[in-house]
Amino acid sequence: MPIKEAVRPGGRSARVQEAVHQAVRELQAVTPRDELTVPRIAERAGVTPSTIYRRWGNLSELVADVSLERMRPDDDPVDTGTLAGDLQAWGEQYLEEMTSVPGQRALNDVMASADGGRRERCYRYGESLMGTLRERALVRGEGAPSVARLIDGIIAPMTYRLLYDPEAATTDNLQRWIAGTLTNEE
Amino acid sequence: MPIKEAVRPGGRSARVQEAVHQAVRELQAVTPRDELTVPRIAERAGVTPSTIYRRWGNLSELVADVSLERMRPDDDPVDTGTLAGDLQAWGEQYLEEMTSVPGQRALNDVMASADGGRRERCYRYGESLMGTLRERALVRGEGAPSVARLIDGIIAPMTYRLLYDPEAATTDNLQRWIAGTLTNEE
DNA sequence: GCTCATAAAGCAAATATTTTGCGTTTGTAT
DNA sequence: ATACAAACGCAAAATATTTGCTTTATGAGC
Repeated sequence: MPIKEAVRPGGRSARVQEAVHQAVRELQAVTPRDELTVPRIAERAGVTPSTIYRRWGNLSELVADVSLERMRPDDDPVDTGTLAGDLQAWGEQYLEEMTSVPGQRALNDVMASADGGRRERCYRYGESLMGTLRERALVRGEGAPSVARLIDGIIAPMTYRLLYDPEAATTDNLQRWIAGTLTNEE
Repeated sequence: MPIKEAVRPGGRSARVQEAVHQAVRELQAVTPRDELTVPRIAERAGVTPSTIYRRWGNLSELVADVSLERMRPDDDPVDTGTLAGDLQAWGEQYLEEMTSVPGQRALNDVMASADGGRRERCYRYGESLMGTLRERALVRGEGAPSVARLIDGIIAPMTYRLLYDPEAATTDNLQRWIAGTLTNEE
Protein backbone atom coordinates (compact mmCIF):
# COMPACT_ATOMS: atom_id res chain seq x y z
CA MET A 1 0.00 0.00 0.00
CA PRO A 2 2.06 2.86 -1.32
CA ILE A 3 0.01 6.06 -1.32
CA LYS A 4 3.10 8.13 -1.80
CA GLU A 5 3.96 10.96 -4.07
CA ALA A 6 6.13 11.69 -7.07
CA VAL A 7 7.66 8.28 -7.35
CA ARG A 8 9.98 8.06 -10.32
CA PRO A 9 9.35 11.56 -11.49
CA GLY A 10 9.38 12.08 -15.21
CA GLY A 11 8.38 8.57 -16.11
CA ARG A 12 5.12 6.85 -16.73
CA SER A 13 4.10 7.27 -13.14
CA ALA A 14 4.31 11.00 -13.45
CA ARG A 15 2.28 10.99 -16.63
CA VAL A 16 -0.42 8.89 -15.05
CA GLN A 17 -0.52 11.11 -12.01
CA GLU A 18 -0.90 14.18 -14.14
CA ALA A 19 -3.61 12.59 -16.27
CA VAL A 20 -5.54 11.57 -13.18
CA HIS A 21 -5.22 14.93 -11.48
CA GLN A 22 -6.30 16.61 -14.65
CA ALA A 23 -9.30 14.34 -14.93
CA VAL A 24 -10.33 15.14 -11.38
CA ARG A 25 -10.10 18.86 -12.03
CA GLU A 26 -12.12 18.61 -15.20
CA LEU A 27 -14.81 16.47 -13.67
CA GLN A 28 -15.05 18.64 -10.58
CA ALA A 29 -15.81 21.54 -12.84
CA VAL A 30 -18.78 19.93 -14.52
CA THR A 31 -20.34 17.32 -12.25
CA PRO A 32 -22.13 17.37 -8.92
CA ARG A 33 -20.00 16.07 -6.10
CA ASP A 34 -21.69 12.71 -5.77
CA GLU A 35 -21.04 11.86 -9.38
CA LEU A 36 -17.33 12.24 -8.93
CA THR A 37 -16.35 8.62 -8.71
CA VAL A 38 -13.15 6.67 -9.11
CA PRO A 39 -14.29 4.67 -12.14
CA ARG A 40 -15.38 7.84 -13.91
CA ILE A 41 -12.12 9.58 -13.16
CA ALA A 42 -10.22 6.54 -14.34
CA GLU A 43 -12.12 6.43 -17.59
CA ARG A 44 -11.54 10.09 -18.28
CA ALA A 45 -7.86 9.80 -17.47
CA GLY A 46 -7.51 6.78 -19.74
CA VAL A 47 -6.39 4.67 -16.84
CA THR A 48 -7.74 1.60 -15.13
CA PRO A 49 -9.51 2.06 -11.78
CA SER A 50 -7.21 -0.32 -9.98
CA THR A 51 -4.33 1.99 -10.71
CA ILE A 52 -6.07 4.74 -8.81
CA TYR A 53 -7.01 2.52 -5.93
CA ARG A 54 -3.51 1.17 -5.61
CA ARG A 55 -1.93 4.55 -5.77
CA TRP A 56 -4.26 6.75 -3.78
CA GLY A 57 -6.29 4.27 -1.79
CA ASN A 58 -9.65 5.96 -2.24
CA LEU A 59 -11.47 8.94 -3.63
CA SER A 60 -11.01 11.16 -0.60
CA GLU A 61 -7.27 10.87 -0.68
CA LEU A 62 -7.17 11.53 -4.38
CA VAL A 63 -9.26 14.68 -4.31
CA ALA A 64 -7.40 15.85 -1.23
CA ASP A 65 -4.22 15.44 -3.20
CA VAL A 66 -5.54 17.50 -6.05
CA SER A 67 -6.95 20.16 -3.77
CA LEU A 68 -3.74 20.50 -1.84
CA GLU A 69 -1.95 21.46 -5.02
CA ARG A 70 -4.54 24.07 -5.68
CA MET A 71 -3.77 25.57 -2.32
CA ARG A 72 -0.02 25.73 -2.72
CA PRO A 73 1.09 29.36 -2.80
CA ASP A 74 2.50 29.92 -6.27
CA ASP A 75 4.05 33.35 -6.20
CA ASP A 76 5.78 34.82 -3.20
CA PRO A 77 4.16 37.53 -1.14
CA VAL A 78 4.39 41.14 -2.25
CA ASP A 79 6.52 43.57 -0.30
CA THR A 80 4.47 46.57 0.74
CA GLY A 81 7.05 48.19 2.95
CA THR A 82 5.54 47.32 6.30
CA LEU A 83 4.78 44.10 8.12
CA ALA A 84 1.17 45.10 8.62
CA GLY A 85 0.87 45.83 4.92
CA ASP A 86 2.46 42.59 3.89
CA LEU A 87 0.15 40.61 6.14
CA GLN A 88 -2.90 42.44 4.92
CA ALA A 89 -1.96 42.02 1.28
CA TRP A 90 -1.28 38.35 1.60
CA GLY A 91 -4.31 37.74 3.79
CA GLU A 92 -6.69 39.50 1.47
CA GLN A 93 -5.80 37.43 -1.52
CA TYR A 94 -5.81 34.27 0.55
CA LEU A 95 -9.24 35.02 1.96
CA GLU A 96 -10.55 35.81 -1.46
CA GLU A 97 -9.30 32.53 -2.78
CA MET A 98 -10.56 30.48 0.13
CA THR A 99 -14.00 31.98 0.42
CA SER A 100 -14.73 31.20 -3.23
CA VAL A 101 -16.73 28.10 -3.99
CA PRO A 102 -13.80 26.11 -5.33
CA GLY A 103 -11.62 27.40 -2.53
CA GLN A 104 -14.03 26.22 0.14
CA ARG A 105 -14.29 22.88 -1.54
CA ALA A 106 -10.53 22.51 -1.66
CA LEU A 107 -10.30 23.34 2.02
CA ASN A 108 -12.92 20.76 2.85
CA ASP A 109 -11.34 18.12 0.67
CA VAL A 110 -8.06 18.49 2.47
CA MET A 111 -9.75 18.37 5.85
CA ALA A 112 -11.61 15.24 4.82
CA SER A 113 -8.50 13.26 4.01
CA ALA A 114 -7.32 10.75 6.55
CA ASP A 115 -3.66 11.36 5.92
CA GLY A 116 -2.50 13.86 8.49
CA GLY A 117 0.60 14.70 6.50
CA ARG A 118 -1.49 16.83 4.24
CA ARG A 119 -2.61 19.11 7.01
CA GLU A 120 0.86 19.33 8.35
CA ARG A 121 1.96 20.62 4.98
CA CYS A 122 -0.65 23.35 5.11
CA TYR A 123 0.71 24.28 8.49
CA ARG A 124 4.24 24.43 7.12
CA TYR A 125 3.19 26.73 4.31
CA GLY A 126 1.78 29.17 6.80
CA GLU A 127 4.70 28.85 9.16
CA SER A 128 7.28 29.51 6.51
CA LEU A 129 5.29 32.40 5.11
CA MET A 130 5.10 34.06 8.50
CA GLY A 131 8.82 33.44 8.89
CA THR A 132 9.52 35.17 5.61
CA LEU A 133 7.44 38.22 6.38
CA ARG A 134 8.90 38.48 9.84
CA GLU A 135 12.45 38.37 8.53
CA ARG A 136 11.63 41.12 6.10
CA ALA A 137 10.29 43.24 8.92
CA LEU A 138 13.34 42.68 11.08
CA VAL A 139 15.65 43.60 8.22
CA ARG A 140 13.73 46.82 7.81
CA GLY A 141 14.21 47.54 11.47
CA GLU A 142 10.56 47.00 12.38
CA GLY A 143 9.77 45.03 15.47
CA ALA A 144 7.87 41.79 14.88
CA PRO A 145 6.15 39.17 17.02
CA SER A 146 7.42 35.61 17.00
CA VAL A 147 6.24 33.28 14.27
CA ALA A 148 4.12 31.43 16.80
CA ARG A 149 2.33 34.62 17.74
CA LEU A 150 1.73 35.50 14.13
CA ILE A 151 0.25 32.09 13.52
CA ASP A 152 -1.96 32.14 16.59
CA GLY A 153 -3.00 35.73 16.09
CA ILE A 154 -3.61 35.80 12.35
CA ILE A 155 -3.55 32.46 10.62
CA ALA A 156 -5.52 30.70 13.32
CA PRO A 157 -8.53 33.03 13.38
CA MET A 158 -8.46 33.23 9.60
CA THR A 159 -8.49 29.49 9.25
CA TYR A 160 -10.97 29.02 12.03
CA ARG A 161 -13.43 31.41 10.45
CA LEU A 162 -12.94 29.92 7.00
CA LEU A 163 -13.79 26.50 8.34
CA TYR A 164 -16.46 27.24 10.91
CA ASP A 165 -17.93 30.61 10.11
CA PRO A 166 -17.07 31.75 6.59
CA GLU A 167 -19.32 34.79 6.91
CA ALA A 168 -16.77 36.26 9.25
CA ALA A 169 -13.79 35.57 7.04
CA THR A 170 -13.65 39.17 5.85
CA THR A 171 -10.89 41.65 5.16
CA ASP A 172 -12.25 43.90 7.90
CA ASN A 173 -11.73 41.21 10.44
CA LEU A 174 -8.35 40.43 8.97
CA GLN A 175 -7.32 43.99 9.69
CA ARG A 176 -8.39 43.61 13.31
CA TRP A 177 -6.49 40.38 13.71
CA ILE A 178 -3.36 41.95 12.30
CA ALA A 179 -3.66 45.09 14.39
CA GLY A 180 -4.32 43.12 17.54
CA THR A 181 -1.36 40.87 16.94
CA LEU A 182 1.12 43.60 16.10
CA THR A 183 0.22 46.06 18.87
CA ASN A 184 0.56 43.45 21.59
CA GLU A 185 3.85 43.85 23.47
CA GLU A 186 6.79 41.71 22.26
CA MET B 1 -33.40 12.16 0.80
CA PRO B 2 -34.00 12.86 4.44
CA ILE B 3 -30.71 12.87 6.34
CA LYS B 4 -32.34 14.72 9.18
CA GLU B 5 -32.32 14.20 12.85
CA ALA B 6 -34.62 13.05 15.60
CA VAL B 7 -37.75 12.62 13.55
CA ARG B 8 -40.56 11.17 15.62
CA PRO B 9 -38.57 11.08 18.80
CA GLY B 10 -39.38 8.22 21.11
CA GLY B 11 -40.61 5.90 18.43
CA ARG B 12 -39.03 3.20 16.37
CA SER B 13 -36.92 5.72 14.55
CA ALA B 14 -35.30 6.78 17.78
CA ARG B 15 -34.61 3.20 18.77
CA VAL B 16 -33.00 2.45 15.44
CA GLN B 17 -30.90 5.57 15.64
CA GLU B 18 -29.70 4.66 19.08
CA ALA B 19 -28.94 1.08 18.07
CA VAL B 20 -26.94 2.26 15.09
CA HIS B 21 -25.01 4.88 17.04
CA GLN B 22 -24.27 2.32 19.69
CA ALA B 23 -23.04 -0.14 17.09
CA VAL B 24 -20.73 2.49 15.62
CA ARG B 25 -19.26 3.27 19.02
CA GLU B 26 -18.71 -0.37 19.81
CA LEU B 27 -17.12 -1.16 16.49
CA GLN B 28 -14.92 1.92 16.62
CA ALA B 29 -13.54 0.64 19.86
CA VAL B 30 -12.43 -2.70 18.52
CA THR B 31 -11.77 -2.49 14.80
CA PRO B 32 -9.28 -0.65 12.61
CA ARG B 33 -10.78 2.25 10.78
CA ASP B 34 -11.00 0.61 7.39
CA GLU B 35 -13.03 -2.27 8.74
CA LEU B 36 -15.72 0.07 9.93
CA THR B 37 -18.24 -0.46 7.20
CA VAL B 38 -21.93 0.20 6.77
CA PRO B 39 -22.92 -3.45 6.34
CA ARG B 40 -21.01 -4.40 9.48
CA ILE B 41 -22.58 -1.61 11.48
CA ALA B 42 -25.99 -2.61 10.21
CA GLU B 43 -25.48 -6.20 11.19
CA ARG B 44 -24.36 -5.29 14.68
CA ALA B 45 -27.25 -2.91 15.15
CA GLY B 46 -29.71 -5.51 13.96
CA VAL B 47 -30.81 -3.30 11.13
CA THR B 48 -30.70 -3.58 7.38
CA PRO B 49 -28.03 -1.60 5.51
CA SER B 50 -30.52 0.21 3.36
CA THR B 51 -31.93 1.80 6.47
CA ILE B 52 -28.57 3.34 7.21
CA TYR B 53 -28.03 4.49 3.66
CA ARG B 54 -31.44 6.06 3.47
CA ARG B 55 -31.09 7.81 6.76
CA TRP B 56 -27.50 8.95 6.81
CA GLY B 57 -26.47 8.74 3.19
CA ASN B 58 -23.05 7.26 3.77
CA LEU B 59 -20.50 6.18 6.33
CA SER B 60 -18.87 9.58 6.72
CA GLU B 61 -22.08 11.27 7.67
CA LEU B 62 -22.95 8.55 10.11
CA VAL B 63 -19.67 8.58 11.98
CA ALA B 64 -19.67 12.37 11.93
CA ASP B 65 -23.06 12.22 13.56
CA VAL B 66 -21.83 9.93 16.27
CA SER B 67 -18.67 11.92 16.82
CA LEU B 68 -20.51 15.19 17.10
CA GLU B 69 -22.48 13.82 20.02
CA ARG B 70 -19.27 12.84 21.70
CA MET B 71 -18.14 16.43 21.44
CA ARG B 72 -21.23 18.00 22.94
CA PRO B 73 -20.36 19.66 26.26
CA ASP B 74 -22.26 17.69 28.88
CA ASP B 75 -21.79 19.63 32.09
CA ASP B 76 -21.56 23.39 32.26
CA PRO B 77 -18.28 25.12 32.91
CA VAL B 78 -17.01 25.47 36.47
CA ASP B 79 -16.95 28.89 38.10
CA THR B 80 -13.47 29.67 39.36
CA GLY B 81 -14.09 33.26 40.34
CA THR B 82 -12.27 34.94 37.46
CA LEU B 83 -12.70 34.99 33.73
CA ALA B 84 -9.12 33.91 33.17
CA GLY B 85 -9.63 31.03 35.55
CA ASP B 86 -12.86 29.95 33.94
CA LEU B 87 -11.27 29.99 30.51
CA GLN B 88 -8.25 28.07 31.66
CA ALA B 89 -10.33 25.46 33.46
CA TRP B 90 -12.62 24.88 30.54
CA GLY B 91 -9.79 24.96 28.02
CA GLU B 92 -7.68 22.46 29.88
CA GLN B 93 -10.35 19.83 29.99
CA TYR B 94 -11.28 20.50 26.40
CA LEU B 95 -7.70 20.17 25.25
CA GLU B 96 -7.28 17.00 27.20
CA GLU B 97 -10.33 15.52 25.62
CA MET B 98 -9.44 16.59 22.10
CA THR B 99 -5.80 15.59 22.11
CA SER B 100 -6.72 12.04 23.10
CA VAL B 101 -6.85 9.46 20.38
CA PRO B 102 -10.64 9.18 20.34
CA GLY B 103 -10.91 12.95 20.61
CA GLN B 104 -8.71 13.53 17.59
CA ARG B 105 -10.68 10.97 15.67
CA ALA B 106 -13.95 12.63 16.57
CA LEU B 107 -12.61 15.96 15.44
CA ASN B 108 -11.51 14.52 12.15
CA ASP B 109 -14.76 12.69 11.60
CA VAL B 110 -16.69 15.89 11.98
CA MET B 111 -14.35 17.74 9.66
CA ALA B 112 -14.71 15.00 7.09
CA SER B 113 -18.47 15.24 6.84
CA ALA B 114 -19.92 17.09 3.91
CA ASP B 115 -22.78 18.59 5.83
CA GLY B 116 -21.71 22.04 6.90
CA GLY B 117 -24.40 22.23 9.54
CA ARG B 118 -22.33 20.03 11.76
CA ARG B 119 -19.44 22.46 11.86
CA GLU B 120 -21.75 25.33 12.44
CA ARG B 121 -23.02 23.55 15.51
CA CYS B 122 -19.49 23.26 16.84
CA TYR B 123 -19.12 26.96 16.31
CA ARG B 124 -22.33 27.66 18.18
CA TYR B 125 -21.18 25.59 21.15
CA GLY B 126 -18.07 27.70 21.43
CA GLU B 127 -19.89 30.94 20.86
CA SER B 128 -22.47 30.27 23.51
CA LEU B 129 -19.83 29.09 25.94
CA MET B 130 -17.84 32.26 25.51
CA GLY B 131 -21.05 34.22 25.95
CA THR B 132 -21.75 32.48 29.22
CA LEU B 133 -18.30 33.04 30.66
CA ARG B 134 -18.33 36.63 29.56
CA GLU B 135 -21.66 37.31 31.23
CA ARG B 136 -20.37 35.83 34.42
CA ALA B 137 -17.37 38.10 34.30
CA LEU B 138 -19.47 41.17 33.69
CA VAL B 139 -21.74 40.31 36.59
CA ARG B 140 -18.70 40.05 38.82
CA GLY B 141 -17.65 43.49 37.69
CA GLU B 142 -14.67 42.23 35.67
CA GLY B 143 -14.07 43.71 32.27
CA ALA B 144 -14.31 41.26 29.39
CA PRO B 145 -13.56 41.29 25.67
CA SER B 146 -16.36 40.77 23.20
CA VAL B 147 -17.39 37.25 22.34
CA ALA B 148 -15.82 37.65 18.90
CA ARG B 149 -12.49 38.54 20.46
CA LEU B 150 -12.66 35.61 22.83
CA ILE B 151 -13.33 33.29 19.92
CA ASP B 152 -10.59 34.69 17.74
CA GLY B 153 -8.11 34.92 20.58
CA ILE B 154 -8.70 31.62 22.33
CA ILE B 155 -10.95 29.18 20.51
CA ALA B 156 -9.40 29.83 17.13
CA PRO B 157 -5.77 29.11 18.07
CA MET B 158 -6.88 26.17 20.17
CA THR B 159 -8.84 24.67 17.32
CA TYR B 160 -6.19 25.55 14.77
CA ARG B 161 -3.49 23.80 16.76
CA LEU B 162 -5.68 20.79 17.46
CA LEU B 163 -6.28 20.37 13.75
CA TYR B 164 -2.96 21.35 12.24
CA ASP B 165 -0.31 21.04 14.93
CA PRO B 166 -1.53 18.98 17.87
CA GLU B 167 1.91 19.09 19.50
CA ALA B 168 1.27 22.73 20.27
CA ALA B 169 -2.17 22.20 21.74
CA THR B 170 -0.86 22.46 25.29
CA THR B 171 -2.08 24.05 28.47
CA ASP B 172 0.98 26.30 28.50
CA ASN B 173 -0.01 27.77 25.19
CA LEU B 174 -3.58 28.01 26.34
CA GLN B 175 -2.43 30.22 29.15
CA ARG B 176 -0.65 32.50 26.71
CA TRP B 177 -3.69 32.74 24.47
CA ILE B 178 -5.88 33.66 27.40
CA ALA B 179 -3.44 36.19 28.79
CA GLY B 180 -2.93 37.77 25.39
CA THR B 181 -6.63 38.04 24.80
CA LEU B 182 -7.54 39.46 28.18
CA THR B 183 -4.74 42.02 28.48
CA ASN B 184 -5.42 43.54 25.10
CA GLU B 185 -7.32 46.79 25.45
CA GLU B 186 -11.12 46.41 25.18
C1' DG C 1 -60.10 2.54 21.87
C1' DC C 2 -60.18 2.15 16.57
C1' DT C 3 -59.05 3.33 11.95
C1' DC C 4 -56.44 5.72 8.67
C1' DA C 5 -52.54 8.00 6.70
C1' DT C 6 -47.80 8.25 6.64
C1' DA C 7 -43.00 7.85 7.70
C1' DA C 8 -39.60 4.68 8.33
C1' DA C 9 -37.91 -0.11 8.08
C1' DG C 10 -37.26 -4.69 5.89
C1' DC C 11 -36.18 -7.50 1.95
C1' DA C 12 -34.05 -8.81 -2.21
C1' DA C 13 -32.69 -7.94 -6.86
C1' DA C 14 -30.04 -4.85 -9.65
C1' DT C 15 -25.93 -1.81 -9.94
C1' DA C 16 -21.78 0.04 -8.85
C1' DT C 17 -17.60 0.00 -6.44
C1' DT C 18 -13.46 -1.87 -4.67
C1' DT C 19 -10.11 -5.55 -4.18
C1' DT C 20 -7.01 -8.99 -5.87
C1' DG C 21 -4.05 -12.19 -8.57
C1' DC C 22 -1.35 -12.42 -12.36
C1' DG C 23 0.86 -11.16 -16.62
C1' DT C 24 3.00 -7.11 -19.12
C1' DT C 25 5.17 -2.76 -19.65
C1' DT C 26 8.49 0.75 -18.39
C1' DG C 27 11.98 3.17 -16.20
C1' DT C 28 16.56 2.64 -13.58
C1' DA C 29 20.81 0.87 -12.36
C1' DT C 30 24.49 -2.13 -13.29
C1' DA D 1 22.63 -4.69 -23.16
C1' DT D 2 20.53 -6.94 -19.44
C1' DA D 3 18.44 -7.60 -15.16
C1' DC D 4 15.43 -5.82 -11.64
C1' DA D 5 11.69 -3.68 -9.56
C1' DA D 6 7.95 -0.52 -9.60
C1' DA D 7 3.78 0.63 -11.65
C1' DC D 8 0.18 -0.42 -14.78
C1' DG D 9 -3.56 -3.17 -17.28
C1' DC D 10 -6.97 -6.64 -17.28
C1' DA D 11 -10.60 -9.36 -15.66
C1' DA D 12 -12.71 -12.08 -12.13
C1' DA D 13 -14.24 -12.04 -7.37
C1' DA D 14 -15.73 -9.83 -3.41
C1' DT D 15 -18.13 -5.89 -1.31
C1' DA D 16 -20.78 -2.19 -0.99
C1' DT D 17 -24.63 0.80 -2.55
C1' DT D 18 -29.01 1.81 -4.68
C1' DT D 19 -33.70 0.93 -5.71
C1' DG D 20 -38.56 -0.78 -6.10
C1' DC D 21 -41.77 -2.83 -3.50
C1' DT D 22 -43.81 -4.69 0.79
C1' DT D 23 -44.56 -4.57 5.68
C1' DT D 24 -44.74 -2.48 10.18
C1' DA D 25 -45.06 0.90 13.62
C1' DT D 26 -46.56 5.50 15.11
C1' DG D 27 -49.43 9.48 15.78
C1' DA D 28 -53.76 12.02 14.50
C1' DG D 29 -58.56 12.33 14.09
C1' DC D 30 -62.59 10.41 15.13
